[in-house]
Amino acid sequence: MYQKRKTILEARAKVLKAMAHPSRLFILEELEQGERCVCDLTEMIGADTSTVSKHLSVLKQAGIVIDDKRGNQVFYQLRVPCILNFFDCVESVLSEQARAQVACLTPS
Amino acid sequence: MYQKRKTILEARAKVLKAMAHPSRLFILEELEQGERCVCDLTEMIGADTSTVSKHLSVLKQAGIVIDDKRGNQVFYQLRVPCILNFFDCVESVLSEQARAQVACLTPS
DNA sequence: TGGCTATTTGGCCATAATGCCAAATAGATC
DNA sequence: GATCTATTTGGCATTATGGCCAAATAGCCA
Repeated sequence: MYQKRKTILEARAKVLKAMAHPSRLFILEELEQGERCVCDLTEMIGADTSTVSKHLSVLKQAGIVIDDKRGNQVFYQLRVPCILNFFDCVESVLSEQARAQVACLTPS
Repeated sequence: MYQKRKTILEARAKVLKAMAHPSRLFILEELEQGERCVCDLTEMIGADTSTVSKHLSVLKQAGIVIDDKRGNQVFYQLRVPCILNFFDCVESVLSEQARAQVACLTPS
């Protein structure tokens, strides 16, 4: 059963894994506003340029962003704009957690 | 800038990371149909029971599933049903990839 | 209690991810 | 060509992940 679906699930997992890092999520949110160059993102994130470049490469490999070299800068943009809708559900996971925590602390 | 959002993004990343594995995605899809015991999932996935148990524990820690012990079995179910809608977008990432690949192979 | 089943936990190993520094590459400008 | 800036790549140390086996735990039933 699992074997039949495995290939598809592996592909999905790869996309999720690529997104599953705070800096990369930040990049995605930022790109939602429009394209950004590596230098801008690097400054905002406050990590080494090479680190940010590698994060971008992870997103690119996963097919989530595309890059465009202009002059000596590289601009990245979202390839799939919906990517951020995604988070309505993640948020609901988080608020569930919060609710449960409150319920746990409140004497009934 | 990033620092302000970092806590939230870390929380989101944690949820995504928990989902980012083919066996765990399979579990989520399966649980979408209804609750399942560890033994069922283990058989479907075809890995060691301990491995599946650990995957379930990852999902539980992330707040995505909850467990319910009945007799000597443990049943898991989705805590946040929307979790699967999630994939409309992941699919669009994947089909983008496919499209690009075709475009790349097709002489224009 | 003893034995059986279901599940979790600990240990271990192999592999992958993260982040920095340093070096390489590429474009612009003089 | 020399140099400056922007970016990527390689190397390395540290830490996390995934998987199995074996042992521990928990519930059932005789």
